[in-house]
Amino acid sequence: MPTELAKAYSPQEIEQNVYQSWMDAGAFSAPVDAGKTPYTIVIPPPNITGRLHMGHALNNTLQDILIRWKRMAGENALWLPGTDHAGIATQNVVEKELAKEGTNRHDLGRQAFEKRVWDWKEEYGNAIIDQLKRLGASCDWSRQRFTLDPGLSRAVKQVFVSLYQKGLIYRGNYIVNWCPRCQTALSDIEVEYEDTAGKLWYVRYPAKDGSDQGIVVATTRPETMLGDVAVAVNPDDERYSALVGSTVILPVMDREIPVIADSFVDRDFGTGAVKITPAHDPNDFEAGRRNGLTPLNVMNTDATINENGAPFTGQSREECRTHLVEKLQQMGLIDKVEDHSHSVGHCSRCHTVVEPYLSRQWFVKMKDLAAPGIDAVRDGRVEFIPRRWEKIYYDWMENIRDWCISRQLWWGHRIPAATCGSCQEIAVALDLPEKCPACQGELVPEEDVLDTWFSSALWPFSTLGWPDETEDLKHFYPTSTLVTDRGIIFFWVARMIMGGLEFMGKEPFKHVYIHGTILDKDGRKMSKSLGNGIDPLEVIDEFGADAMRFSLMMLSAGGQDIKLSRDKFEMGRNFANKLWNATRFLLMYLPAEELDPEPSTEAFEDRWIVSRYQATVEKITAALESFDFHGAVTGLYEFSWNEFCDWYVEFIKPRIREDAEPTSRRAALSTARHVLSGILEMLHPVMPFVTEELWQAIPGHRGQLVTAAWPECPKSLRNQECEEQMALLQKLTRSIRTIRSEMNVKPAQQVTVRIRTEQPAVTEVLDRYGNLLQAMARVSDLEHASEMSAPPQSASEVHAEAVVYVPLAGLIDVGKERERLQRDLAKQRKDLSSIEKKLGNARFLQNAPADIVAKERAKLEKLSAICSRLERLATSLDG
RNA sequence: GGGCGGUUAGCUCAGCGGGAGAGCAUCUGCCUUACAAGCAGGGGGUCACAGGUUCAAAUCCUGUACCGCCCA
Repeated sequence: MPTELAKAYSPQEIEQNVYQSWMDAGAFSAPVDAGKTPYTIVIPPPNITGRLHMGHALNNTLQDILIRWKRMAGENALWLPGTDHAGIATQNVVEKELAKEGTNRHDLGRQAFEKRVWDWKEEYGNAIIDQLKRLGASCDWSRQRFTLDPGLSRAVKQVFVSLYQKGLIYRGNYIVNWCPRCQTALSDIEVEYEDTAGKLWYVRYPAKDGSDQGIVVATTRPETMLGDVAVAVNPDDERYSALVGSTVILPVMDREIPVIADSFVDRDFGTGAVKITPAHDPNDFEAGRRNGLTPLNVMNTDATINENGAPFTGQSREECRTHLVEKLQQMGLIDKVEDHSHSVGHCSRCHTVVEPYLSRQWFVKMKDLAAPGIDAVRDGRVEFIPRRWEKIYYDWMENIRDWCISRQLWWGHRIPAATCGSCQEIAVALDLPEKCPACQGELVPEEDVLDTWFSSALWPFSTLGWPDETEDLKHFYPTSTLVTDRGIIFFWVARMIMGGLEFMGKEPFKHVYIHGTILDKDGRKMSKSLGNGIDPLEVIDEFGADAMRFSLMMLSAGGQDIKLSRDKFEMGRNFANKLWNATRFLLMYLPAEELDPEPSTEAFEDRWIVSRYQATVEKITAALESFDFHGAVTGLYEFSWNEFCDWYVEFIKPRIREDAEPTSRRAALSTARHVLSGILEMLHPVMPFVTEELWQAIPGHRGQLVTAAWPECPKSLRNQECEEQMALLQKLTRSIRTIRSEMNVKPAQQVTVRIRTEQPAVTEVLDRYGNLLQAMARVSDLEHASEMSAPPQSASEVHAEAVVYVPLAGLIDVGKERERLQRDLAKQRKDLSSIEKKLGNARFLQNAPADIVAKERAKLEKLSAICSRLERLATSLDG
C-alpha cells in the first residue's frame, strides 16, 4: 500500500488490482456456514452473446450492493452467477458466422453445428462475465453456472418428464407465433406488437347461385384469403341472417365456402362479416374448431405461399398480397379500401413480422401452475418492490395462456421425447427406451429444443444442485432477493415462482426488486439501432466503476426510470475524489502506531461528529433494509461531504498539527479515523474499489474491507443537545461568512465580531466553543454581551437567538448593507404575516394538534423579535 | 379500449399532509498547505391545470391536458 496517495484519484490504476486481491483472498466465496443466516441472490443470467450495457450495470450494481452489505453484516451471503444459453440469439450468431464462410447449419449437420456453437461459447461466451468483474461484481465465481451445464440439463429433463407425467405438458397442432426468419415457433410473450398504419380491404365474395350480391368481408391481410374455409357473421346480426347457411365463392380460388354464424364476430368491425382462415389466424383457428372446419395451410415455413395457394405458389406474403389485390381489383371485387391502424406482431429477437402459423408444438398447461403462484404473492410470501408490480403480475397470471415451449432450433435442451414410427405412441423419459414401449416399433427422437426460458424458470434451484438434495440447496434455497427489470416479470419472474412452488414446494425468493429502465437523455430507450447507448465499459475507463455505480444509485429513486447522459457520472467521480482527498489529508497525520479504535467524545466537535455518525449508521442501514438505495447513497454523500469534510475536518485542523497538544491531538485523530473508517465501510457496497484502497491505507486496519464488519454505533453516542449547539454555531458562522462575502472582505483578512444575545444557551456556546467559530469564520476578535448596540459601520445579521455584528470600518458598503437588511426584513415579514394569519384562525387553534400550535406560537415570537431588530438596525444605518 | 408511471429551480431529479430541497448550470470572491474533480457566498420555483377533502395540500381525492411504459 502506498504511503502517499496521488493528488487526484485515478481509478484506472487501482481497480483491476483491487479486484484481483479480492479473488486471491477468496473474498466472494460463500461455502455453507450453518452458523450464519443465509442470504442468497441468483443473478439474472446474461446471454452468452451479450455485452454489458447500462441496464446490466444498474441491475448488477444493485445486487452487488445487497450482497456486499449482507456479507459485511455477517450473513452467509451468496451471489450465484451464471449465463444463459440464449437459444435463438446464440444460434443466430453462429449461423451468421457460417453464412460468411459460405455454408449453413444444414450442410454442417446437427452434431457438428452444436459443437461449433459450444466452441463459440468457449471462446466468446464469457465476455460478459469479465465485464461484470470490471463492474466490481462480487459473485462467487467458483459456482458459476450455465443453463446447458450437465447438471442444469438434468434438471430440465426431470422437470419436463415430471410435468408430462402429471399431464401438464401436451403436444398438438395449434396456431403459434411463427418467425419466418428464425424458422421457429415463439411463445406469446416473445412477440412485440407495434401499431402499424395498414389498410382494410373490403372484398366481395359472390354468392354461389348468383342470386344476389354475395357478401363483403373486411380484411387487413388479403393474402390469407387463399386459406379461407368460411365466412362468418354474428348470429344476432339481422343484416346477414338470411345468408347464414348459404354458399359463396372464394374469388380467384373459385372455391365454394359456407357462410356460418359465430358469436365471436364483432358486428361493428368492417361489414360485420369476416373471412375464416383457421390456419393463419388464432381467432379463426378457434372459430374453425368450434364449427368443424378443416384448416387449410397456404404457407411454407418461410412465409412464402405453398402449393395450396396456387397460382401464387412461391411468392412471398408481401408479393402475394400485391398480386392478389391487383387481381381482385381487375375482377371488380374490391368494394373499397380504408386506411386502418392495427397492431402487428414482430419477433422480439429479429423483428421480422410474425406469422400466425399452424404447426405441431409442445405446450405447458399453465392454469394449475399459476394458481399457487398467485397465492404466493397474495399471501405476502413473495413481495414485489415497488408494490405496484404485483398488479401487473396478477393480471398476467390470472389470464395466463398455455406456454408454447418447443423451438425449432438446434441450440438448446432437446425435448426428452420420441414418437413411435409405427403406432405414433409418444415416449417421454429421462432415458428414452430404444423401442416403442407399446409396439416395439422404431422410436423417432424429438428434434425440437425447449424455449430458453424453460431452463431459466428453474434457475434458483437448478443452480444449487436440484434435483439432488445438496447441502447448498438445503441451506441457500429459497433465495432472498431477486433484482430485475420489469421487462421480464412474465418471461422469468412469474415462471420461476411457478417452478419453485411446483418442484421445491417453496417460493424461490422473498423479495423481487424491480428497478427502472435506463433511458437516454431524451427519455428514449437505449438501443443499437438508435445508436444512443452509453457503453458502461467506456464509462468505467473514463470515470471508474465506483463513480458509475455511485451515480447510478444517486439517479435511481423509487424504481423510477433513469435518464442518463455521460456528464451524470461526474457526480460520482467528484465524490470519489473527495473521499480520496479527505483520506489522503488525514493519512498525513495518522500515526503508524495504534490509535484508540474508539472515537473520543471529550471535545465538543468530536462529540458532535460521533453523534451525527451514529444517526447516519442508523439511517443508512434502515435505507438498505427497505431497498431505498437512493436514500442510502444521498445520506452517505451528505454526511461525508457536508458534515465530515466541510465541518469536522476543518474543525480539527488546528488540533492535529504536529505541534498541537498531544492528548487532544490523539483524540481528534482517533475520532476522525473511526468516523472515516465507518464512512468507507458504509460506502463500500456502493463504491467497492476506492473504499477498499483507502480503508487498507488507514493504519490499524487488518485484512480487507470487503470482509470487514458493517459499522455499528451505539445509540448512547447520539447527543441531541450537542447537535443543537453545533447547529447554532454553524448558523452564526454562516452569518459571518455571508457578511464577509457580501462585503468583499478578502478571505485572508481577519475580522472583528460582536454578538448580542440574551440567551444563556447561546452565551454558553460562545464561551465554550467560540474558538471554533473564530477559526471557521476567520475572526480575530470575538465578544458577546446581552446588552449591546450596533457598533458603528458594521454589517449585521439577525437571528432569533442572537444578532451578529461585523464592524467593517472602511470596508462597509452602506447601500448594499441596507439592501441586505431590507431584503431580509421583507422575507421575515412575509413569514410573520402568514403565521399571524394562521394563529388568528380559531379553527386552526381548535383543530390542529397542540404541538403544532405551540410550534407556530414559538415561530411567531421568533419572527417578531427578528423583525423588530431588523427594523431598528435599518433605521440606525440611516442615522 | 384498459392499466401503470411521470409533470417541482435553466437541466436532471429528491421530497409525498404542518416553514419549497439536492446535483449540474449560472453569478460573485478565493490557487485559504487534502481536494479548482475544490472552498466560501449569492440569485433563481403561483410544486402541469381545474375542482374537492382538511384548521392546514407540492404532498390526499376527483377530473383534464401532455409525456412515457405495459396489456388487449
